[in-house]
Order: sequence, then structure tokens, then C-alpha cells
Amino acid sequence: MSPHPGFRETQRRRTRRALLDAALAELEERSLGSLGLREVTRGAGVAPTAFYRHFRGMDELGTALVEEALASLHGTVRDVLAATGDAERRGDAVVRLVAELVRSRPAHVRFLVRERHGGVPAVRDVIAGQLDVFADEIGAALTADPLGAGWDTDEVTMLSRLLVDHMFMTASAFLTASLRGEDWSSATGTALAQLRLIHLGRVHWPG
Amino acid sequence: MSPHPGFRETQRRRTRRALLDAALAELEERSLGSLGLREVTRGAGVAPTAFYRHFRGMDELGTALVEEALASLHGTVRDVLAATGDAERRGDAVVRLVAELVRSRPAHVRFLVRERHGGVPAVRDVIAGQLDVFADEIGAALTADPLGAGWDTDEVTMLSRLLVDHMFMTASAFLTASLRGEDWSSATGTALAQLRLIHLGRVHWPG
DNA sequence: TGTACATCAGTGAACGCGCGTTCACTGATGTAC
DNA sequence: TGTACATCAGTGAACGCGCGTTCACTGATGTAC
Repeated sequence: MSPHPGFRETQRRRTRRALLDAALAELEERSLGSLGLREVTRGAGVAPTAFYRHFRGMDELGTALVEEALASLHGTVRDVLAATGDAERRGDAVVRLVAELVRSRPAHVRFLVRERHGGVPAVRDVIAGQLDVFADEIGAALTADPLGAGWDTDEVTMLSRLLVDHMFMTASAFLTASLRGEDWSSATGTALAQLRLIHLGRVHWPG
Repeated sequence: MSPHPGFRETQRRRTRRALLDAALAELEERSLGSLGLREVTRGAGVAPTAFYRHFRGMDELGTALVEEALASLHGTVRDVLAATGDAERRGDAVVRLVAELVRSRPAHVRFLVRERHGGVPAVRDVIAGQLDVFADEIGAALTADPLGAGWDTDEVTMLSRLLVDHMFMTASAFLTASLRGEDWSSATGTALAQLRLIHLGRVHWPG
């Protein structure tokens, strides 16, 4: 926070980063609930006790990872939603944004997808809270759009939730494609088509 | 398998069931990766070593739970999809089926939702395989339907996957409602509306 | 039916191991004067 | 600038504990004759 952090603060941040990165590396194939404090410190190259200088426990480390994962996405999604252009193009832009996030922080995204329904209540709750915020922002964008005319609150909510879940589906599809060494064109095509289908449903709602 | 199991086989099955049930109870709030063999045997009221008479390890127990969870659903979904009636009504019937499954086996369903992206590769893979089968069956039903005319394979796949994921969304919504002590009318309404919107998109595809 | 033997689900002791957490400490960095 | 003191991130030893797995066993159930 200080403008001139000093050596002490710099080192402190380095260690914290090393702990978070060690955890992320381990979490590529595991879940937070089964991750041990000593595994993390071993991966970070510090003594087990150093962990407590940075986190109260694994829950707190998990919460920090959620914040890191969604911090960048949050502002960007807001910008895209506020951008001009029709609703369909904005949807496409969100898919590109998700792709970009998965490309830049694959381990963070995998962590989110895994822990969203995972075995650590505290982390599940933080993720759920963040997703509620996303859904609300998407809901606001839907309401602001000309197509939103005549939609009541429940209808907006049901569509927002569908879209948030679709973002997760899409992120998960990109991760699977990466794991299989495939390129992302197929997953991108599927995601865009699904979104177009949902958009079509919206245009013709309520039928 | 024997028509007259005998006392030995009966007892063996009882213990196996006790192990599975103890695991399910523990897994309501935890994930498989963090579940210990001794916790399970303690919950089942047997010695730790008895576990090995039934399962090679926790992966195998997890796989057994996946099979239990999906076994009943599999046949039922197939019946519904093959039933007469228009596509939209069949979709509604699937929502009712999911609701019924969550009501009758909440712990199994929670386990599925959690471990689908969870930290145990073997179990993830079994679930993914089962979901592929579901997606294929849904795809076949979509193709058989009059509305499926003119849809190519990729389009059918993208819609099948969207519908399978929607089943999970819906199951998860019911579980959350239960946890909060809410009744299910709101979650049901949302799921049906989302499905109707998807159906509308399908009817007007490709726009 | 009764007897002798085989099977095998469940037991209980034992093992070595890594875990989370505590504690007093060290020594480099930061601050006051 | 130099000195004396405060801060505090990281250390390393120690602890008690529950873990997964092994092993030889027990005794009820099943089978052959």
C-alpha cells in the first residue's frame, strides 16, 4: 500500500505470492479441502510456520485466490456490458473475455470452477457472493437494453443466472480443451452458438 | 447376485451399504478428496480394515456412488425422451425428473454436483463419461424430433451439452433451496422458464 | 442328518509418517534522535 | 551521518494426533460327503 514499500514489505509480498502460487500449482489436480499447509509452504520454499504470517488458515488463502481470480474480470465485464453495440455482440465479447481470462490465469479459473461447488464452505460462499454481483450487473445490462422492455424482475434474474452459468460452462470447456491439447476454435464456436440460441430465445420471449 | 444370498452375502451387503452411507453423510459438506478411510469406517461402525473387503480405495467407493446416483436416472430419462408429446413438454418432464431425483437422493446429487469438477480425477472421469452418454441420448431425441430437421451434428451437440448443463444447474438450485429451507416453486419456475427460453431459441434457430 | 473341512467378512494390534500448531528465537529492516 | 532501539517476517525444534496399510487372527457361514 505504501508508495515506497521498502525491502521488508517487498519480501513479505514475495513470500505471500510464493504461497499463493504454490497452492495454485497444487490445486491444478486437487481440491482445496485436501490441500495441506505444509505442502504449500514446501512448494513455496519457506518454513511451515511462515504460513501464519500471511493467512489465518487455508480458508483465508482460498478466499484470496477467489479475489485474485475475479478481480480483473469484474471491471472488464462491466466495461463490456456498458459498451455500445447490440446485445448479441456484447454477449460475444463476454465469451472472448472468458477465453482471455482462461488463457491468462488457467490455474485461477480451474480453482474457481472446482471450488464453486467444492468442499470448503467459506470459499463456496465467497464465490457465490461474487457470482451474485455478476448476475446483478448482467441483469442491469439486460434491463437497460431495448430488448429488456416488458421483462419483469424474475424473468431478468432467470436469464442472468443462465448467462452466468453459461460463462462457467464456457470456461470449463476451454480448460478441458487445453488439457486435451486441442485448439479452442471448437469450444469457442459451441459457446457462441449456445449464446446465440439463448439470445434468439430472448428476442422471441415469451413466445 | 444369487437368488438366495445366504447370511454371509446379506451381511456383506449390509456392511457395504453402511460404508457408502457413512461416506455420503460425510460428503454433504466435504469433498471426496478430503475424506479419510478411517472416517468412513468409523461412521459405518466397522474396523478400518473392513474397508478393504469392499473397496480398493476411496476412488472405487466414489465410483460406486456415481453409479448409484445415475443408475436410476438413466433409464427414466430415456423413457421420458422416448415418450410422445412435443419437445417442450418432454423438457418439462426432465425438470420434474431432476426434482424427483434430488428429493429422493439429495446426498447422491450433491456428491455428483461437487465431484463433477472435483479433485479426484478417477471420479471426475466416470462422471464425465456418464454425462457424455446422457448428452448422446438427448442428442438422439433432438434429432428424432421434427424440430431437429436441418440441424447438423455440431449444432445438436452444442444444444445437448447446454441441456445437460442445465440439468446440473437445476439440480444445484434445488439443493440450494433445500439448504435454505425454501420451497421449490421458485427454483422450478426458473428452471422451466430457462428451458422454455432455450426451446424458443431452438424453434427460431438459426435466426 | 451329522461331521469335517474350507471360505472369508470382519478384527485388533502395530507400524511409520506427515500433519497443524505452539513457542521462543534470530537477524535484517525500519525509525527516532 | 551515526547510534540505539523497535519491529516483525521467517526459523527450527517439539508436541500430540490421526492417518493408510500390513498382518496374522477368529469364528460364523457354507459345502462336500
